[in-house]
Amino acid sequence: MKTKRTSLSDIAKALNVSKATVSFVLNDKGDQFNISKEKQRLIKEKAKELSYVPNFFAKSLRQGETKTIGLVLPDISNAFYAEICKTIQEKLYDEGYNTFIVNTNDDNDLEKVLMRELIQRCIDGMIIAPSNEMKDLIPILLETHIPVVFADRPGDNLADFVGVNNELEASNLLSSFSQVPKKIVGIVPQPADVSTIQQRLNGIEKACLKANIPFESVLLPDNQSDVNNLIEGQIHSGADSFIALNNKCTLRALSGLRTAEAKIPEDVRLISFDDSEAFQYMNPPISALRQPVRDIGLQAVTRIYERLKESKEPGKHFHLSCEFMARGSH
Amino acid sequence: MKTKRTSLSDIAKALNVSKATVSFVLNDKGDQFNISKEKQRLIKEKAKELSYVPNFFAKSLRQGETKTIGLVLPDISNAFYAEICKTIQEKLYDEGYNTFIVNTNDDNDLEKVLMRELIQRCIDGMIIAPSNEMKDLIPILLETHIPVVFADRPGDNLADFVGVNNELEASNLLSSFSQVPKKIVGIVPQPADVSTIQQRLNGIEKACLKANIPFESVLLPDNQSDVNNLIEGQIHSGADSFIALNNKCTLRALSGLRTAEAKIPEDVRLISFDDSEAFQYMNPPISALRQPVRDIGLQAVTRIYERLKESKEPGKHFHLSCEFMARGSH
DNA sequence: TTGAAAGCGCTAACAT
DNA sequence: ATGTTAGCGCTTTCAA
Repeated sequence: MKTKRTSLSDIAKALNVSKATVSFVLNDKGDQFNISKEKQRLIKEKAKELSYVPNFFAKSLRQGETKTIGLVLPDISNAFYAEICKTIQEKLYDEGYNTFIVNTNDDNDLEKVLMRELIQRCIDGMIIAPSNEMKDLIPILLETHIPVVFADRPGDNLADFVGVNNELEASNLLSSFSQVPKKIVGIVPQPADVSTIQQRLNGIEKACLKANIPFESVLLPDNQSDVNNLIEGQIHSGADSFIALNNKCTLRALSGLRTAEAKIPEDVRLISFDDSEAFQYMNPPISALRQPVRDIGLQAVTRIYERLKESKEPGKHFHLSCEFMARGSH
Repeated sequence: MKTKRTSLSDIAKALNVSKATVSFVLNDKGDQFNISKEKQRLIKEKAKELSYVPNFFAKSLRQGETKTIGLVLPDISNAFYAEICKTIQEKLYDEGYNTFIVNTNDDNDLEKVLMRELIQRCIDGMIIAPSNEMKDLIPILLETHIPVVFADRPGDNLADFVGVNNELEASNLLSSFSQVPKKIVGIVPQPADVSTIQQRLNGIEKACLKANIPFESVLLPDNQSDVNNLIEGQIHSGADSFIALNNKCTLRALSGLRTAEAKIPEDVRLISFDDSEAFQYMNPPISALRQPVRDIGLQAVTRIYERLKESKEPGKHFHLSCEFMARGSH
């Protein structure tokens, strides 16, 4: 911002025409307003010469819309969210919208701050995969009249949601094991108080209760040798079936299983909730429940677009289904 | 944007004070301007009551700065860039800046469009990992007077750069193999005409020439069975040392090596340029050259901050060094 | 201690 | 066929 950038009126002055004329021409409304071809040419030329770049903020301020959607994600370095992020950004771009991405690290306070900042930036709508404390967010969202779509993690019941039925999908996993489990261990990532994780746990627990299978859930330790000990202990206590509750646990669980020298899938079995590109290359390749990542992103955009353009009422829940990738570990 | 949001003047009117007073108070300059405590309280209360959210665009327009840095990345779903992205966003946030992230998919045209859009949004500065055709970008950047820092992939020599000396690091890889290579194969990802990849190739090629080791580079096919065939062919033609030129090739190369039933590291060896969390869990664990991802992001932010605050001249190149993660495949 | 007013860059209704 | 002007929401100088 050293040398002030050229503005509409700079061009107008240089050419002795009005700002309006320049604005019309540069927005391709020259013909519509019957500006002479010659003048149009001149204006466009001058704009290039002065390397004019329109000020989007001024335009938005005037027009009251920003053509920008805010995207609130817990962790962009997690492959799952990175993929969602990419899909959403691409799709929105095709629809003529920009995406403003923020990363909350599953930190509730930060999330609130960042959401406020998005609203300050006058976003037209918001797609969000919220951290746990939804109640805190609701007032923020109600204050503004911005359409919001929740993705991956549901928000309020009255709000839109696109994602997976975590409880159902998790409970279905029991029947995916190649042998009837003697004891199931759920390996829980940190932070564990995230709604999706809790729902998955619920699903497994209920299904185990029904099938009369012992179930235990364990928090994944930070230290890998603790993981190894923990898994070895579980095996000794009769566990033969492991479910990693998201893609952050899976490889570390596998590593623990290997250290315990358990034969997979003969002695023990492992299923991952969440797929990852690396899983097919592991030894054995890891069987995983694949979430429809792209579809979640696409559907979220479709929905926000409906809300934006057709002013539809919120409250619709879209549940997409997962696909079990049967490989070598189940 | 249905019900218009409350503005400064709404509060001013409701309280029969001027916009200026409200502005002062809400920006915590109440004391500075000797606004009475009582009035301050009243104003803050009313602001909350009307759920006032300041309009950032209006503010920026007035003040001429946006406290926003544009971040241009080739592929946010690539773990390497995702990590850089996260680091940069966090660090910038700590410095009081927001980050506007765009994803180019290594598409030159899209990259130009997106950069223009960032400039329209009056970003204060830009950090960019550019696609190949830098010459096209230079004019865009010169037109605006925005500080730009290149990260990961160098831009112009006159511009700032933070990243790795790809040629040097790649050439050093030769001596990392546990046995003197008989023939080295470089496995090249697509798109291959990216500067970093070319520099890595150059480094290996020169080092091979010097050490009198045969070298061949092959483009990674889309189809995995083609990869397998290709690798099998290379092994038959005497290749015993493979270098995957970025994290996108490594697992697929390993898979090919396994299919060929080559013993690693006894018969053939594999080194990956770029590390990945999954590599330590592979069988054998993959030896990789780890780029200082976080440091690249951190340094890029430090530099843009210097440019912004201390108006330093561009043209500085920061080369950070890599770390060889010796695991089981070299 | 507070208010009035100008102006950031742009668009669009209204004049001419 | 083109110019004038008001105003989007905010900050900040100057005046009272």
